[in-house]
Amino acid sequence: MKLREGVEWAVHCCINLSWVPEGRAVPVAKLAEFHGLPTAYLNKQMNALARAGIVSSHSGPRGGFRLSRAPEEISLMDVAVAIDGQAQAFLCTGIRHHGVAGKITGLEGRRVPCTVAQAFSTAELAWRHHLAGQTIAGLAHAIRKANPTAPDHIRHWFNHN
Amino acid sequence: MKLREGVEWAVHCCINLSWVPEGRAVPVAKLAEFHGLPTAYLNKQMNALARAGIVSSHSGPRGGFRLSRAPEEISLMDVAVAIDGQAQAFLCTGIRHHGVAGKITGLEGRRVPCTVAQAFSTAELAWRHHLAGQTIAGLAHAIRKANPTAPDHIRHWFNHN
DNA sequence: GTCAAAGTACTCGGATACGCCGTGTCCGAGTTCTAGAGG
DNA sequence: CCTCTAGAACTCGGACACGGCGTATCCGAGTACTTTGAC
Repeated sequence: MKLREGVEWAVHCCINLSWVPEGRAVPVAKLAEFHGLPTAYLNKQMNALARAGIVSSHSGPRGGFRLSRAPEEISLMDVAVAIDGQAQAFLCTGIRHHGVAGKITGLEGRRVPCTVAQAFSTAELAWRHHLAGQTIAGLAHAIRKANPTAPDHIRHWFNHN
Repeated sequence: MKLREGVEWAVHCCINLSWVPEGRAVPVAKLAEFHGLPTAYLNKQMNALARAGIVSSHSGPRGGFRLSRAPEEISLMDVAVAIDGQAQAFLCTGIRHHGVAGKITGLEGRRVPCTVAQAFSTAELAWRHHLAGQTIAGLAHAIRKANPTAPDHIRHWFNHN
């Protein structure tokens, strides 16, 4: 099981965006420079966030990305789905119906849910639930608590560069 | 986030193996035919299960695979790790230390754990916990409950083919 | 009839190819700011 | 001095390559059974 690398980038960028002054847009070049990431590729990830309605984008000078919702309203689940897609990790291909199994077991026409798929679905639901409970605001708060000066430094850098 | 397809195959095969008589080995060709899967590739997956100590393999006539532990002692987590690897889904690359972020935030030398990584790790731990609580025996029991005749049919087919 | 040995059939296991998707890059479309000319 | 217009700079967004890993396949190594011949 593996998440795309862009998820990490997107979360950190959302946290940074939550610290710049309200209404100010940050170009992707700044975000990329801040974390030492490839600009064009990060742009691709930010586009995905924009399509998901998490950030809003604006072209031209003084343009860039900004959060389109309050940080309290953006969960890690939202970001993960925006970047990584909403397809479930365990995809039931229905192999219990293929081959001779379909003929033997006698559930050809019946609507019996796949027990294996259910088990994995339950586990994945727990995962999604945990991520849905964590917000950008929550993470930002935890970071400020662990390193009180960091947010001001970050805000200052984004303002003067 | 995506699990390898082989995980589904492996789980179903383990359940089937739990239904054949004790001490009887099933060749991979039979398992593949039963579910309509490519034989050689399924063999690869079964090898992974063997390396993980979940099944034992035996060459030659009357050879094949059998469970090397009681079905109660095999969790879905064991199977998932055997096939999909034990690497965690969210891999923290430490981008908060790259670029200018490392110089700005001032946690260059400090040992502050990454808040983002912690959040994802917690969610993933919940996922692993759920899978670790589900065993092959448990799934087999649930399947028998939903379709009482299936196990006997499956056992019969594996015995006479 | 019994035993042994060679041959045969069967099964796993690793080495080998193919294809898709994640990763990375580039250039064009659209927008805003600026500067200069005319009134 | 004010206004309008043309140009330039900036930024996003989609179109275009590259590489790695998952998917798929094949053939050789090893094992057990069977058969055949001799004693």
